[in-house]
Amino acid sequence: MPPTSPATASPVGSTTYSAAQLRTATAALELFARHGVSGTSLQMIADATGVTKAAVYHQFKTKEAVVVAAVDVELGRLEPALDAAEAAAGDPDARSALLGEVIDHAVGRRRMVGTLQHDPVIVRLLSEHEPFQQFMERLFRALLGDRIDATARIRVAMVASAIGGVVTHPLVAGLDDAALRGDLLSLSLRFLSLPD
Amino acid sequence: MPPTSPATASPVGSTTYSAAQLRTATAALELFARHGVSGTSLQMIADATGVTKAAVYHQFKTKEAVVVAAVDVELGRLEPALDAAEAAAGDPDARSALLGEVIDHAVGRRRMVGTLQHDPVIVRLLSEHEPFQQFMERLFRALLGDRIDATARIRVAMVASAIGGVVTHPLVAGLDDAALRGDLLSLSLRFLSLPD
DNA sequence: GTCTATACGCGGATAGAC
DNA sequence: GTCTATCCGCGTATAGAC
Repeated sequence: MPPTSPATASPVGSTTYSAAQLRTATAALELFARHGVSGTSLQMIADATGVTKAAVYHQFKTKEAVVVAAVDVELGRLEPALDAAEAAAGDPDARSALLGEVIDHAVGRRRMVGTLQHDPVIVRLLSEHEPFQQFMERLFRALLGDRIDATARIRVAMVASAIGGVVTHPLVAGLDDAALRGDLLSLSLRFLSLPD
Repeated sequence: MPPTSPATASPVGSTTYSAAQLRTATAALELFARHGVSGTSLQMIADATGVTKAAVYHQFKTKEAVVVAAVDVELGRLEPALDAAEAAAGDPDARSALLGEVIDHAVGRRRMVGTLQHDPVIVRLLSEHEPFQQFMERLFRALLGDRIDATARIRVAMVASAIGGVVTHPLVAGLDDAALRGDLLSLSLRFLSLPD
């Protein structure tokens, strides 16, 4: 409701962001990925966008609000794929398609993924902020499909962790995106369909 | 060479730590796991061990030195298993045994693993501090075995990430250690021996 | 090995002009 | 929306006594 001009974003919550807010959140996420949330100061964020701290504080009330926006925008990238998967819930290929999109996202945004999954501040946010909580629950439900037993949950958790971790792993540092994407999708699908 | 009394530890480097240093490093790692390295102050570490900041600064020159010690002590827990695996390099079961030990460690020390693998400060340390670099190389080489091609490296990286990530994953938050351990080992082994 | 005391800069955050 | 200026607390780190 607030913004004066462009005001885009496909956020997880219903919030909309001004162009300036979007620039800030994007730059912030990049810095969070490199230094962690706690290791990133508002001064660093301000410098990265070429404004002063006070300008950032005009866009967001607190540093925490910046973090929320950054996570919101990044998670929003998965929303279309998740919507599609839920719409095609009956189709047995729906899960594979969703997994493919998640892998594409993880490979393409390598540097961000580790932060989103493991930074202590973001982890806390993900478990406390309701829109994020609900989004993650939707995502995991779609990936689980019909099975909800312990073994299935371990598998999905392993695949999610493997995808998130492998893209920045030193062992595959030299690999190009295409090769990584291919192997990752094939191996993930075969892993998930391993017999009990 | 410095310590006056107990002086234990099985560190990755050749350093030895005094009893006070060990207490500090252990408490520090616990705090790093909860708040991240950057989110943990020397005051928090001092409070956790019941001494003052100045006492901590007597034990370690800088905060970075505390981080090194904490990582050193934690990685040292894997050293015996790695030594054994290297000694039995011919034995085809050596890798499975090592993987089992790694999984045991990851499950038993759940809270620490994510930090060791993903905290930006520790990641930087792991890639810059030579003893750590060499230790990680030994570990990955032992897990890879004879194969060193891209596909094999992706698999090992996926398993390592999966193990590290799953133990703190919300989807398996309710599971007890024993169940997690069993499924994790069986699934990891089957994943690694999937045909090309 | 631990303490009290202190230096100094940077962190988050606000006020008010343009 | 952005700026300059400022507040205050906490961060890392040091000096010197016990």
